[in-house]
Order: sequence, then C-alpha cells, then structure tokens
Amino acid sequence: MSEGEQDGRLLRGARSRQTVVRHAVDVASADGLDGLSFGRLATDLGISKAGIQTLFGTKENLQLAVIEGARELFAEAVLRPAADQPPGIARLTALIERWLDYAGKPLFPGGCFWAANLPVFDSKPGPVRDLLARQQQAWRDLLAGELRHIAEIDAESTAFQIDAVLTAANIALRLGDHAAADTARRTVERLLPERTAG
Amino acid sequence: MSEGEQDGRLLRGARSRQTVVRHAVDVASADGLDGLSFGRLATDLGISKAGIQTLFGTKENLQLAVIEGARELFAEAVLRPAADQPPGIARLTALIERWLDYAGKPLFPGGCFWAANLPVFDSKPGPVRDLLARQQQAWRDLLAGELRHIAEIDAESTAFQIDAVLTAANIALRLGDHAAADTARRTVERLLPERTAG
DNA sequence: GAACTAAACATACGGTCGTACGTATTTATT
DNA sequence: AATAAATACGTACGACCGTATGTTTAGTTC
Repeated sequence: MSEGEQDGRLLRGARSRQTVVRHAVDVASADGLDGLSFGRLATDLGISKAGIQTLFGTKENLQLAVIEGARELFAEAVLRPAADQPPGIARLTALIERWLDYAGKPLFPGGCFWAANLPVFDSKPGPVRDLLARQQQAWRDLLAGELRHIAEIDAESTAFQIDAVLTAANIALRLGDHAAADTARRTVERLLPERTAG
Repeated sequence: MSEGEQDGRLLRGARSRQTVVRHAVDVASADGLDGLSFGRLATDLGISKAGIQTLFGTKENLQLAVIEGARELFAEAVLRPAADQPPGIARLTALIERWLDYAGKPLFPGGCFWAANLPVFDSKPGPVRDLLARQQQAWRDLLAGELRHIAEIDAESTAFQIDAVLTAANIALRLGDHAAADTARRTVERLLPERTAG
C-alpha cells in the first residue's frame, strides 16, 4: 500500500523508470540537472531512495535518462503538431508558435529545458553535455531544414537567429515580461521574406 | 605564514572580501552560483572556511557579493573601453566587439556570467534573481541607448535582438563552435542600417 | 510449485554542505 | 599601555548527498 503504485500494480521496470523520469524532468527544468537527487525524487514520489538508485545506477545515468525524457515530451508538444503542416514557411511558423506555447505556459515548470541546462553544462565536458548539445543541434537543423524551402534566405544563419530570439524570449518570459512572446513573434517575422499573399 | 596573505600582510576586511570574491566569480561562472560553497573557496584559497563565513555571513550574501563583483569586472572589460567612442554606432560596435572578446577568451572561465546564471535563477524568486535581472536589463538599456542615436531603427527591439544573438554566440563558443563570434558579428551587422561610408 | 530473475527496499559509509558558537589574533582607539 | 572592535580560526551540529552491500518481495519460467 505504498505510494509507488500505478493502476493498482506495483511499479516495475520500465514503468517505474517512466514515472520517475517524468517527475524528474519537472524538477530538472526548475532546479537544473544538478538539482536532481535520488533522495529528493524518492521523497517526492513516496518511494525508496535505494529503489530509484536500483533503476538508474548512478546520478549521471539518471540525468541522461531525464534528458531523453525531456526530448520526448518536447517532440510531443512541439514537433509532432507541426508535422501536419506542409514543409517550408507553414511548418516553420507552426514550430515557432508551438515553441512559444511550450515556453509560455510551461510544459516544464522551469521553462525551456535546454535553455535552463545547456548554459550550466556547456563548460563541463562529459556525456551529459554531449547529449544536450546534440539535441540542441538537432533542433537548429530542423529549423534550417524548413528554411531551405524558402528562397533568398541563408538557412543556417537564420536558424541560428531564430533560435537565439526564442531562447531570449524564454528567459524574458520567466522574468515576468509578458510581452516577450509577441516581441519574439514580430522579430521572427522580420527575419523572413515579405509574406506572400494568403 | 598561512596562505591567506597578500603583500606580506594578513588579509583583512575589504581586502579579504575582494580576494574571495574575485576567485568566487571564476568559480560561479564555471559551476554556477549554486556551485559556490564556503568550504570550496576556503580550500582553493588556503584559508579557513569559518573566516569566509565571517566575511559574508550567509551563502546568499556571498552570491550577491559575487554578482556585484562580476559586474565590476564586466564593466572594466566591456563598458569602459567602449566609453571612449562617440555615442551611436561607433560605441555600439565597440561594445559588441568587446563583448565577443569577453565571451571568447574568457575573462570568466565559464563564459558570460549572466548567460550562465540567469537561466538557473529565473525561476527562483529572491534577491539573487532580482539582482541578476536588474543587471541584464541595464545592459539591454545601454544597447538601446546607443541604438537611439541611429535613425530608422526600433531601439528596444533591436537591442533585444542583439542581446539574443550575443547570448547564443556565447553558448555556441562554449560548445566548440569557433565560428560563432563571426556569425554573431555578421548577424548584428545585418540588423543595423546600411553602413554609411567610412 | 520450485527455481530463478528482476525489482524494491533497508541500512550504512564517508563526504560536503550551511550555519552556529566560542576563541585567538590583529588593528584601531583611547 | 589598556581597551574595544573587527577579523580570522577551530570546532561542532544536523542535513543531505552519492554510492555500496545485503535482504526481502514480486514476477517469470520451467
């Protein structure tokens, strides 16, 4: 009758990992990947510290699992909805709108997961930093891919710029600037060529 | 004959604070303001943990002192050299060049101090977050002030954009993208009106 | 249902953290 | 020289950290 139940069955294996990771992502987006600890997660979830340690082994493994988990949530909230749109400016716009939603009414309580954690780990070589950097690059590549469907644009450099503006908007939002999303929207619009009719 | 000496005299008062803060800024730029601890600073500097505690009282006070110290170093490295230039585009360019230097060959071993710490504290209300946010705003206001000398430009929004690009360049630099400074330079140039002759 | 594996737990260890308190030492003031 | 104030230090405390080891429980396989 402990808390570590789900659907009346004790959490076991993959299902336990998922439960822990899901909560750990929230913790890490607010307090950073460093703010994670077996003890805290155990207390929050009402299960034993040693049980979590059994599932993940080391703290670094936990962090890596959490990063993967965050990416899945991000893909579900931002990438998948935009995949419906046709390639090019439509899909790009959808991605950006979804991203601003994602940063605004936080899927993650601490705002963008990568904006929160990359600056902390960018000076700490290791698997955590590498994984975060790879995911960030994948996101920028995705933006660049859509931009290549638009003529008269330097895809790489525009992708860099869009990502920069979105990240800055994320921080501004978290600091209480409610207009930041609109600012970002207008800024991005100006980066794209004059809108064609329709 | 302990390590806590300077010019042969024991460190006392303000001089001690300055010594500790100077080192703590380096630590905090690499490991974050959370990575600071009395014990670690004491070990690094070869003085006693309790001595540092006497100087700062609480950890939060230490963090606030470190933030102020970082701002002084930033002002010395970026703001003061650019102050020679005439207001407007010349001074703006000087600020940006100095900033890229500051982010590149690190005055702080962890790159831009605010880029590293703002994302961590933007979700944690308190004096530390407030001070960091105020300083960030002051920097953006400074950029906007210079931009107002340039016609046909939305000063606020361009300042937002320049800051966003510089911050993104800082992270890219730390992740090994050696071309990031040039990318940022070119991006900023495109934000300003066609260069007048000379 | 017996044997085996995987999962969850209990407990323990050394380490560091932040803070508190008392003591010695240095500087400043009288 | 005596006194007061500011500094620096030694030590101690409870709390949490990450990890390791052994044990119990829950599923699985034969």
